[in-house]
Amino acid sequence: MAERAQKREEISNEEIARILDEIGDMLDIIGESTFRVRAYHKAASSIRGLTKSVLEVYKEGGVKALETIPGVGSHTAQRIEQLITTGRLPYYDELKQKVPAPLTELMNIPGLGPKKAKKIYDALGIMTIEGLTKALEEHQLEKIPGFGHKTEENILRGIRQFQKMHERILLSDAYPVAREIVELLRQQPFVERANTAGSLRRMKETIGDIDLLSSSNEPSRVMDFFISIPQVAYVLAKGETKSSIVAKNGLQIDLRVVSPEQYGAALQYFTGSKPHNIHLRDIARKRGLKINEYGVFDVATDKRLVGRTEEEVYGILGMDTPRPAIREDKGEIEAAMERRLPRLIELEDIKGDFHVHTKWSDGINDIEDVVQMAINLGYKFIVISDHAEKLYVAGGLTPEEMEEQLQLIAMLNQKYDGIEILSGMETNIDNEGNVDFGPEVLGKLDVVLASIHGGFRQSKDQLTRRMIKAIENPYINIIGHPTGRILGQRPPYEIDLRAVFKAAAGTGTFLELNAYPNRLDLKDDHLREAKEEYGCKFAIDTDAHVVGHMVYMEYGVATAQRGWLTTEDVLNTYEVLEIKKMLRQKR
DNA sequence: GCCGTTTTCGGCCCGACTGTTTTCAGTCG
Repeated sequence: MAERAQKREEISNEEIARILDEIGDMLDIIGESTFRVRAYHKAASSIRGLTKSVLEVYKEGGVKALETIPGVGSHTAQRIEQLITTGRLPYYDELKQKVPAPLTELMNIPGLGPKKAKKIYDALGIMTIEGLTKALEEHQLEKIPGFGHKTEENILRGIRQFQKMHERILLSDAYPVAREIVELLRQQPFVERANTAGSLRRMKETIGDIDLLSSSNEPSRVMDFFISIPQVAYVLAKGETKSSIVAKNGLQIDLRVVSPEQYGAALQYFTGSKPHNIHLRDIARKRGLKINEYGVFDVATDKRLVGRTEEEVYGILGMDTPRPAIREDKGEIEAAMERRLPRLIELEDIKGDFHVHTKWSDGINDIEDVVQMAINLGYKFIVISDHAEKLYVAGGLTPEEMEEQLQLIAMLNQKYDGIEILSGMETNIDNEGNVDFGPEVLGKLDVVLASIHGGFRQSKDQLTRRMIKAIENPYINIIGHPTGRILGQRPPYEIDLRAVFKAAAGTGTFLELNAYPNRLDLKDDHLREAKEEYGCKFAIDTDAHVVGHMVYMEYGVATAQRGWLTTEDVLNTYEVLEIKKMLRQKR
């Protein structure tokens, strides 16, 4: 009889972080010290932000190495060791005896924290959202001391919001709404300044809610105005200086108003991220300073020192001001202290787009429409890169059609000055790692992309081998959307990204940063790892199928900033001659 | 539970809003 394999799945950083978070929540529910609770959540968040795998850290240096992870001390290090070596954590199991596991889920409902969750459980034995909904309908909660009918209403609304907002929305869905409201605010005579803040200003790929900030000497007028704008579905809270609404599209929007001399401190504070701010305040505290949304204060005298601009706030701590996109407490604070922040790539640095489809395959527009749009965007070059033959569903080009397209491109290059139209193609990496055409066809093109469009369920080994074979093909310049993820729809395919990074760097193959808002692939953390650990280079592409989508380059650049990329790392920022030279080097 | 340019003990980011209170706890960001 065959022994059942005892092979254990290797534990991921996310799993470790989730368990630590859950321990924190359970400790919170049973009323443990908030500092102990916070310590677990802090360790979890630190592990989530790690680019290296915790397992690897442990293999290299044991418990001692685990303790070098910020926020992880000797206790947590030992617990992580137990998890890694035995796959179990007795401490976690003991806690689950005391706190029913689903109770921590209730804490995900806005307005419900550990204390109320515990009271509800103790009084009514409820630990699921379904049970809670039922109890609310029967007005059971009002019987609990400290609970009124207002609380019932709020929890019910919290449940609805939780169910609706469970999935975060795409940056590209939130950004235009936020910009619109900021513009509206700026037009009001009683508003001095207004800006986006929070994860939106940091340009995260998905957004939970929209944070806005304004400065004014008449805060109550701003509040009155805000809750009456046409976008409001209902008002969650309205105060003197802070209000929250739910917009008609279901997004929660928070607006805070401060006085003009507080604006910089407030903008810094509300931009976050939370770990970034906590780290910053810790530094301030050690210097006898206190930071809040109103300014930086001397603790000894309680005198307000600065606050009008963000630069003042960072400056008084002896730091340069990090771009919002990298304020995640992943080393930017140390870099800002040592004045070695990188000069991140900007939208203005982009000279063209490598991945655009036309009606020759599955796009909507003519090549000339694309060229016009590229000119409008101020580009120096544009690559026409339709699908190739084997991707039948997308109407891929045959070699004959490609010849025809090459002639048209040559003609258009005669017609247009100031922009160069490069010939390209997005080939398909088949199940064996081969692409549509051989050197006799691909050799005629300026740029060749290769992407995986199917066979996602192959094993990790197979997928990795496929992609590496394409990378080793001397005619392939760019690997399109390397992980294949589609936000909210499809997880990334299982692939050994580190092997891919290594192969790409070794062969001079560029990795795509697909700027399409539901892809953003490679994502921020991957970009940074590929760059810093492997020396990879990248191409930012919109993958537009309509010319209107070519403006999504903005989201690609924002993601590149989040990955700490500079112009040197990104092919789009070079002069056309230089680009052609770099592309030919591989052949 | 973590951590050290005031500390190996005694601190730990900080303030707004809500609701059920009569001076404050809970929650959020």
